[in-house]
Amino acid sequence: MTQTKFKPVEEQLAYLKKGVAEIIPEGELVAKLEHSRKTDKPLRVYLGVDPTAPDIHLGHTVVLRKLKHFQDLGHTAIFLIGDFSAMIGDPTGVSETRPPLTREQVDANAKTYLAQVFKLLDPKKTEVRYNSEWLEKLSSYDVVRLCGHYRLARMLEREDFRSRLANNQPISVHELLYPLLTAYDAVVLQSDVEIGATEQKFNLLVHRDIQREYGVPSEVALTMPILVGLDGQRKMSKSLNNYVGITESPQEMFGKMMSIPDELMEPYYELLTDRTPQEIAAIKEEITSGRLHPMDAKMKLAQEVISTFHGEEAARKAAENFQRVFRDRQAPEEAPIFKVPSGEPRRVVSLLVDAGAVPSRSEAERLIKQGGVELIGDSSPMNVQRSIALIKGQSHLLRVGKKKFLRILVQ
RNA sequence: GGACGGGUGGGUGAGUGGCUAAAACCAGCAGACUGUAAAUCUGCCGCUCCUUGCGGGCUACGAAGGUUCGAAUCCUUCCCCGUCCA
Repeated sequence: MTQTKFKPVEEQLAYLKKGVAEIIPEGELVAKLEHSRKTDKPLRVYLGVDPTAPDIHLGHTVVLRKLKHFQDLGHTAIFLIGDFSAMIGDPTGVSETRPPLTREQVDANAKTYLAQVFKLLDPKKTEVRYNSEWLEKLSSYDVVRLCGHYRLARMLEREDFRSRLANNQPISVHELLYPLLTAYDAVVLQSDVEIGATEQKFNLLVHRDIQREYGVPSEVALTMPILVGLDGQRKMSKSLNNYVGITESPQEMFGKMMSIPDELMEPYYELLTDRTPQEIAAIKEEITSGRLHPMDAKMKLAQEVISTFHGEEAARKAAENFQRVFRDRQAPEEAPIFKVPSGEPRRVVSLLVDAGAVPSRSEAERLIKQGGVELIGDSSPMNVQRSIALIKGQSHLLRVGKKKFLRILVQ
């Protein structure tokens, strides 16, 4: 037996299989792992992400974490930025054509992505590629040839297209090209494994087919479940505003994590923490038997997730702050500060608007009328006409709605 | 190219001349209840002004014009989407 840096295949497999939805086909992954171990060569594993928004959220980290698992085992992690494909737009899961992104937007997003991605992946061991590198160079002839490798009927099999077709909704021709062009990524990268969310399954399968057409060994498609958002219903996404961004402050993250429905704890533990399946089962059991309060389990979850991005110390502080504010009903230690010059008393309404705590005056009035605004430490009734005296050096703490606080600092 | 149908608030979608800032539902927000969970109930849900009132003004039903005392609703032109035929 030759010396190898790779762990036994069964061990790797067990580690890699945690949380996955599907491995297509699993037998091929085993074969690739065996071959890699025998030849002492790492597998090339990639994750392609289109930089369509400037920030990534916990939903994106599910697949990133899986890529990291491969990296942990010594395989080559390739993070592919779909800077070219983002300008086409992935039709997956959308019921309408996406508005195309400009080069500038894509570049700006790509930049912020990387910084965030390296909160999880080891930058030294990650190969970062951009698909404009090769997609931009394809000639029309190359593209036509690529299209010649796939059939329309198969393309229209996918759910997004089928339903749009059935509902008389538009489908642009360029959308059909998306899976084909990203398949070319897989051809160029000569990948052994590609990671994607379950909704990417169709794309991943096309990638396998096209690789074969181009005489490159087919990759294994590994899909991860979609992370359900904070509402407990729909997938986590920024546009649905049910997300936790990984650049958010520990406090914000904590508040959001605590607002998930209990049923989400299990999938969150599974997909967002390094807990083993056994540990997760144990936690679940403790809750059902009543030994562990669901809220405590949730706090523990929140703390673990936050410490991956902000460190343990910050996560602990966020937990303390949460307890202080919401369990003990005390003022938070920190709140966004809004500085105002001293002078004549000003309406609470206008202070809220100027501080950016609410989007409009109407909104501010509405909040106040509904009892959503409170001047901490002052029991006199709050109303729309209420003003605050602005005396130099004083500060006032306002509760604005359920979760927000605002400190007014008079200068 | 021809025939037909359609474009309404964040979303779905009603509304065919005034009672419509526009039904209903979803999403969102606030209050009650709680574990800041979920569920439930109640209220709000274009912007703005003030004397905060079932108050005034402005903006809004693809775009621009027009008819009318009055238009999301009628007319004209244009733009966009879909279906069928070629």
